[in-house]
Amino acid sequence: MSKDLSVGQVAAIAKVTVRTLHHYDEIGLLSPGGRTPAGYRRYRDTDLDRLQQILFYRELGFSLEEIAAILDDGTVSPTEHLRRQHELLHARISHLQELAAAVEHAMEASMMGIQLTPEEKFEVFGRDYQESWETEAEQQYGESDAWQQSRRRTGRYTKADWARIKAEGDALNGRYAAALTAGIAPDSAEGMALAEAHRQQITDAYYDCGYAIHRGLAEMYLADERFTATYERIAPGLAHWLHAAIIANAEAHDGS
Amino acid sequence: MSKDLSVGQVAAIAKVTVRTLHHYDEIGLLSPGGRTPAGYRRYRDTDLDRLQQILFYRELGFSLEEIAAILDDGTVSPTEHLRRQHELLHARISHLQELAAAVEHAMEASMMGIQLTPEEKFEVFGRDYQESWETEAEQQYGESDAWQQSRRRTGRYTKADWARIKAEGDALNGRYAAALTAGIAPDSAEGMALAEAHRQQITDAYYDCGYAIHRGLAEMYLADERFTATYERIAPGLAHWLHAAIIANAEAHDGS
DNA sequence: CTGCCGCCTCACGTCGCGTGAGGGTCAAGC
DNA sequence: GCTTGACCCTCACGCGACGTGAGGCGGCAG
Repeated sequence: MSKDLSVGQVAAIAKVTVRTLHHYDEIGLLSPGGRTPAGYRRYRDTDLDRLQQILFYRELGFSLEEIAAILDDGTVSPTEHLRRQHELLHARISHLQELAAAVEHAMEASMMGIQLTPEEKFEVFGRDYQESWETEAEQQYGESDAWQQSRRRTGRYTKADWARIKAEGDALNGRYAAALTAGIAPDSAEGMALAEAHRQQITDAYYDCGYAIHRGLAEMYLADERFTATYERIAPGLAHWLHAAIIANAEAHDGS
Repeated sequence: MSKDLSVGQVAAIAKVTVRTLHHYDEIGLLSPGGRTPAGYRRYRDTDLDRLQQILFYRELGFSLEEIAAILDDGTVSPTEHLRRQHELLHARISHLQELAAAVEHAMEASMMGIQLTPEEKFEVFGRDYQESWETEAEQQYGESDAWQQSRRRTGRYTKADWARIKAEGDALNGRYAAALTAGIAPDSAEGMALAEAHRQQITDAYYDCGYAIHRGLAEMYLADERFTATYERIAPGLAHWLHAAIIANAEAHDGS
């Protein structure tokens, strides 16, 4: 019922260029199922399926040679392909989420003017997510908490510019310290208002900081000694006080 | 306190090759802060910061030329960079999650032997996530439910091999139909056991199908008419029955 | 039969490096 | 003081995955 398609039609559907299809034909990665008498390429349904697979693996960073090897490996069934794709995607997503956490952490560090070691800055770039499918189950169980850990363990980044930002941060820090020494409880209305101001400053200056992320930051203030030290230097006990205020404020807002 | 670093040291830390650093120097993307009298490159801390930025954008698929433009654009502050990176990451993650949903959908389709149109197969590859930061707020609000929609709207894929898989699926379908005509309630113990068997088959044959994903599939059975039709053809009312059974089973297990 | 668009095959250009070739540098050990 | 070996330098060519014409045939609409 559905007839063959020309290069141009296939290119339009798959959103690749005609040249790309020519290239795939040249290197034998995707040869059309047939040709017209005049030599025009005619792509069949099965060719489209293969093209989709090719694009999928390509998007995940595989070379065309590798893709050919993957797709032409007779020992893996289509089912197995889908399973692999699912795994690869999750590995890639995890990796990007680590990067996102690293960026969030970097914003915090930049805001507070904390210096990070060179090694730390590149920690997150190391992982070769590409080969993760060969170690299948190994990281299946280690991964979800690795991602949670990365929120507080992987610190990085520093830069100029915080002239103004830092001033605002310092002003807020002063208000926290004042509240602390005045004996105001972190879970009081005033304490939570200050936590909310903290969250608001991050949102204004950097990124949309929801209560979940804010909790993560609070945990980090206690887990990462550089952050703890920064707050303790302002006023002894401030790291714990701010942590408690943020948690209380978050619970008051999203209730968990 | 921290001295300059040689190419080799920087390469080791950032996990790139020396050649890459040479290249970045050649094209003026990253020139070391200084040189020794003998001409050895010496990288300073600020160079490392820039390198990290470069690697970040590179990993997100930007060309070196684009990266240079981004980093040398004096109008964007470091703060703005972090914000952009955060956005880009989330856009990229959303895109991959759409792909993941598409793969899950494909597994379902393959399992049930449903044919998909060529256009559908490539639907998910279209979006140019690269440019998403230029339309910043536009999709800020449309995106989260677009991703939810994609679970049930974007269907794709088909392939051979389901000889065995399909037989197992057919067997299960027979049991559902039998239960339905026998008047067994979907939220009864037997109904939920069948839903659990359904989930188990997906897990065995394809991917780890948790209760959240299982719910998604159940919704899809009602939302995507091709799936609805497939079940209704087996027995009238089966699509709704199975949907109810899956939801009941999921609630019994994760309680929400 | 005349456009005109789409298809074909060369074939050279580009980007982001990889991979030597040929040679200088520098701290360590004999 | 001299050699050794690890590290650095600058060419310079090669490669993967296409981009980008050039020059020409096919097909069908007016």
